Amino acid sequence: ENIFDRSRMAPKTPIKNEPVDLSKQKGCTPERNPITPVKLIDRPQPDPWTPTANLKMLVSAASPDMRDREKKKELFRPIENSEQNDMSDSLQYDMVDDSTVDEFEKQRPSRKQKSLGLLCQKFLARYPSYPLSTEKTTISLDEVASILGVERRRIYDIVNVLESLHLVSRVAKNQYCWHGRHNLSQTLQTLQEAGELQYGELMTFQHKEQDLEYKFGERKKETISDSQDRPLLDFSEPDCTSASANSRKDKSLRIMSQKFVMLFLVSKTKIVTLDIAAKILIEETQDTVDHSKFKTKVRRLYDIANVLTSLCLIKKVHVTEERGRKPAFKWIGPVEFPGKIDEPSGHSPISDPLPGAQRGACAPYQICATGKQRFTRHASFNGAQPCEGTKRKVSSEPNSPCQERQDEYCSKMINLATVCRQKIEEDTRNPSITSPLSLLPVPGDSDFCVNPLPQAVFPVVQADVPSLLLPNGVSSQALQPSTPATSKTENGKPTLLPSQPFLCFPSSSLFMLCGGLQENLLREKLPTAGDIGNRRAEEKASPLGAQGAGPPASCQKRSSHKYALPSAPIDDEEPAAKKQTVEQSDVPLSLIVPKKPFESPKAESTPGGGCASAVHLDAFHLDLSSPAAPETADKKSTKPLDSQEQEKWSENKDPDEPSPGKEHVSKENANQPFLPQYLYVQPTAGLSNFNFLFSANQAPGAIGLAASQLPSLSIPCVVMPSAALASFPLICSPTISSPLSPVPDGSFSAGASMNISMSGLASTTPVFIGTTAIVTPNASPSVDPQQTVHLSPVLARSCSTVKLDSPVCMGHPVTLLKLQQPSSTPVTPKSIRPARHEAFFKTPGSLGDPGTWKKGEGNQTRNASSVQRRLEISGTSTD
DNA sequence: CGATCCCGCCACATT
DNA sequence: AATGTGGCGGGATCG
Repeated sequence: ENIFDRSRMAPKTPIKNEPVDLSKQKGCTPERNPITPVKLIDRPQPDPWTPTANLKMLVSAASPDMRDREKKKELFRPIENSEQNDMSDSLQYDMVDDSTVDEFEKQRPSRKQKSLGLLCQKFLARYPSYPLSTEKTTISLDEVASILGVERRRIYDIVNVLESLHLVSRVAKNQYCWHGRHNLSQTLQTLQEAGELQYGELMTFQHKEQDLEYKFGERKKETISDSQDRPLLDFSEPDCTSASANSRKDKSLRIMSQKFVMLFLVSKTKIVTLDIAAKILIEETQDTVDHSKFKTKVRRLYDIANVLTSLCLIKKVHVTEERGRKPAFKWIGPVEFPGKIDEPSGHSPISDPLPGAQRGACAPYQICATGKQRFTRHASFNGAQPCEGTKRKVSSEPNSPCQERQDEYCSKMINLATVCRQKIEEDTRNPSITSPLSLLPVPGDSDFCVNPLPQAVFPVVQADVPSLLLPNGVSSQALQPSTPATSKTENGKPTLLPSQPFLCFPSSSLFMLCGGLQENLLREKLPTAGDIGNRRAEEKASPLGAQGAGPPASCQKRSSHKYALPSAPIDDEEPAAKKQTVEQSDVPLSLIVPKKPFESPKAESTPGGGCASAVHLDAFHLDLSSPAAPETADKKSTKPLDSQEQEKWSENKDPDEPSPGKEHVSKENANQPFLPQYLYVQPTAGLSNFNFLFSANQAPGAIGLAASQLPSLSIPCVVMPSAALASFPLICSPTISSPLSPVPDGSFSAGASMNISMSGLASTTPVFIGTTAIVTPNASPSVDPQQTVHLSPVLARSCSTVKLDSPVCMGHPVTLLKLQQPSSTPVTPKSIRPARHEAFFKTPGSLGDPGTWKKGEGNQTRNASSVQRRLEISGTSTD
């Protein structure tokens, strides 16, 4: 065994990024116990070992003693590699020459490589986030431990945390059952509720002032005492199975994990510092925390945090307080839960999928796309990054979760596809019910899997999935077009004719978005001109405004009140927030501001808080159907719940039930007329060079499940250089053109349009605009970043999730993405998750330097991200 | 030097 | 008794 492992480990790949120094590091570590020799961590490396490596292996295998000896020797050496150690030294001298050494050195597993977080990612990568219900995956701890090359003990750490979130459950000794994230939102909801009971009060105080701690401490006592009961809700609720048995105090890790999560869920800022958490978590018992106990608790929290980070539920941040900077973690997972969320649309998707977390979460970027998988993928990949916003570049780092997840991603996609397919079928049967999500990638698509972009993001898709799964009202809502995007462009209305697929805006500055239209094509109703006009306006608005849009607005409120948005809501209470300086990322995405602010009152109104999510959805779906959203109104407006209601909703709703939401949705869909799918935007000042086409129809969200049916991609927007356009009379056919089949979603054959755009742009710069707008940086240097802003539904969501404070929506929100691969790639807007965005944004480069952005060299990835960043920045910074 | 957190000893539980 | 679990904290690394 050892050998085997070793081989893997050792040789190859250097770890790349890590700047480890060989010289110092390793030397120190003595080989400790002979016992566990194996620890290798595997890295993904294809590469085999070098010849020498083989030798070494053999040697080591042959005589452990030698190994040890050698290790010792090595210690002396300036350079060392753990791996080498493993290997025999004999080689070292001879074989290993410098070059070799280097390699080895590289290999040397740095501590990071052995981190629990990384291990957890590997672990998670082995299982689909959303396994098909049919398949039951059992996990053998021994097996996993050996596969991952770690001691079983470590696996327990991971599994215990996963179990606390019900991602897995223990079925027998050494056997766990993988459930995936299907129930995650529910679990989180439960935890949130429990948390509110236990810690709600505390949180209220949170942030207030330094006092916090005290308060916490105090409160803690009080509160805790009650609730403290160890058996948190959680276990009991869902599956108690294992729980029942818990006689032992153990499981503390699980309990701690749940409590820790609860703290995030009840925290307004969604940021919890380690020390506070440790204090709160130290059992109710005395607060007198002795230092050692505290220290131990913190240690455990790190373990938990690592796992949660891998799940993309939290990310590390630092809170700066008077005293200084304190380590803290920010919740980036779903905030609202389907059941609860009133908001139909937005939340559910978001929450469920989680942040996609994996993907989803991670893939905040996503923006775009409507339709096609490929496209989607790319988009997502490009932008997205995994959870952590760490700066790492995905591509470069092997470690990055994203990458690792790709596989996972693929599998997920497949699963999703399967699910979708089923869903679709169902939908097909009942056209009336078409779900927004209807378009999903087909399982068959290999595409997803195939080209993993370096940055993998999780796509929207996943998010979708959940939705699909839970076609509840919520999800449906999301889908709905409700957007009444009201805001109009300044210019006026676009001139659109009903029949026309595109709209032209004379002047510029518009941008827009696309909504997805989706399905619903069923009806042949076409919108009346008037409607259309309205619609258009709405559409426009929607992107940005999406948030602004009426329904959304309402939503926002709710959400907002519920969540504290960073910016807005918070202010009341918390100065603290300020204190905590989270990275911008938190703030995330501000959408940008357009130069011209549209004035959608609504938009403004919506701070962008939680509502955003809702908005997005709306945006996606353009509501072709109803102008302002009458229908939407239906749902949304009908429920103009204000804050209070939302709670109800949440409580009441079960994710499972389809009920109301669906109906509404269906209705809406039905109602919706077809609208032209694209909007043509003339170049504005900023973007003088490009023309944008947006497809009205496509709903970003909608991905094409249909895929099977329709291969076409739905692209929400296409941007072309003016020049390009010149040659072409105009563009593309709208998807509409093919309202085909049942699948009507907006997907159209993008191909044509896409191609065109491509031509114009030249392969190098083809840009697609997804829901998210993409901007090509280079294209117009002159343009302000702000101008370029784009909103993507995703963003919006993210915003909601994240909290946008920004006025965001207002501006032109278009984001442009470049596609590397021009070919038609569909974009799926929906996939995006709110939560992720943040991470997403950050990750990519959030840090990004302006320079980079500007450059826009072309990396699609880069660009996209850069753009977003801009947005982010602008938004953030703005204030 | 403080923040992280790997490592694995060892106690307790289960088989 | 052997093996499974997992609390726990020393001390190595990281930043």
